[in-house]
Amino acid sequence: MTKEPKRTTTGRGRGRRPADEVRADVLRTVGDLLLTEGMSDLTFERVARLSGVSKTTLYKWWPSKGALALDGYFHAVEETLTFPESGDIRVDLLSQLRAFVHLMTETPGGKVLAELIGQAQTDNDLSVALRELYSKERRRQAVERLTLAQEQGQLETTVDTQVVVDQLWGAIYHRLLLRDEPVTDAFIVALVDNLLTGIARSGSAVDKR
Amino acid sequence: MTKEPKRTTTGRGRGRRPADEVRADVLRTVGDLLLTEGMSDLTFERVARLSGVSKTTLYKWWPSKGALALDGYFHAVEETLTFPESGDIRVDLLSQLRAFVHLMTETPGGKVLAELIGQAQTDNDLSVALRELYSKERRRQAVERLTLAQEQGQLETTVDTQVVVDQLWGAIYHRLLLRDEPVTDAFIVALVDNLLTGIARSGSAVDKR
DNA sequence: GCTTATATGTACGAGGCGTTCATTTACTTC
DNA sequence: GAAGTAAATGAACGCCTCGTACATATAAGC
Repeated sequence: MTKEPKRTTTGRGRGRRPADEVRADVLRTVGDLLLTEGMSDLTFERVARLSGVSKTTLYKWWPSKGALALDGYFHAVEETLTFPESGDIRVDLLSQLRAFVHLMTETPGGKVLAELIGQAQTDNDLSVALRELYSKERRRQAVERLTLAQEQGQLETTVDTQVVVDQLWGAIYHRLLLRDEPVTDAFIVALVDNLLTGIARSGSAVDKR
Repeated sequence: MTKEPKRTTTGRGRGRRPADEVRADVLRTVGDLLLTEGMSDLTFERVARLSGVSKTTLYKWWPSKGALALDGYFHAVEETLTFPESGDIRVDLLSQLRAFVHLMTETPGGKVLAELIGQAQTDNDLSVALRELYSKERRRQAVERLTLAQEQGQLETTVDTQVVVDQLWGAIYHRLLLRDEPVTDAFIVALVDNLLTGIARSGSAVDKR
């Protein structure tokens, strides 16, 4: 009986613990907190208490609340929005936009993402991380699909596909974040059709292209 | 020498003060703080110290940080974005969108507004107030102008003008809030032209309307 | 085994939150 | 002008969060 580890299997004590075990405990706690309480109740102090991981360790690996939240979010939310390729760009856009809206409005992760974007307005580190880990890839996929449609002769080749992304997804974000109008299915359809066929009256002086 | 007011002209003491004087002191302080430090450094405690108004009074009139910030913002920022009516909807949209982008990117108020929208994601009172005091009127003006264009035969009458608003302003907000692509003048022009003339290749199967 | 990296408990000062309370003063009414 | 009411004040409170510091205990790597 020289010295035994003072830690039982469950109870915690002092001393190093396996890194992945610690990390898993933290991310699970952060994910739970985000989905149940939301961003505003996420604090280092609470995460430390609920996860059993010490504040010292938290601050070591996650320098800011944003970093912590983002990590927890991606751990909690299954992100599988791969773009369909039916051959018809209109069909695929509708399908993808509907899936996106579903994710944002019908799953708890949607609110969290909105809160993350919100926090990013006052947390530059979070803004950068969000862009790198989330926006960039999403945008890349959309642009890729739109470019394919151009190559297949379905879209005008002169059109900047980046702008198209903003006019579809950005419009949805607008309603989600400002919340002054509801995001209905009719809205989604109108988004796509307005953009595909244009809104200027045929033969009008406005229609210059 | 019965009793004199213990307050000199500048120095503060206990007791009631003129309501507008108090209100002015607060709004000036909040506006300054927002424009110089930003939303994250705006606290009741600091506003009380800097304005000379007691915390008790602040909490009485402004129930939340969001209410305080919004009030201060509208006091500090001159909001004059009346829609032009040149007779050409394309010209007027470009003009108005450019003015909006200028406001958001070239004036200090732009960042503050983004931060307010951000805060609104975790502060429902602020969300409601922002919608009532800001978004609604902006959207109303845009819809009004677009409806006029419909009546003048420049836009298809079947188009939902609300959706158009999201596809123009929403697209800009998207880039401003996510910051993954810059908001250039070419972007603004592309926004308008994509939407007016459509992006589907003429004669393509996609173009169903 | 020895060394190093890491997690732990504990404590700290600073600061914000949101509220209470008695006191002082401006406004209103008669 | 006097009395009564509404409002602003200072001060203090308990609670929470932040971010950091320190000494100690343990897992990994060599």
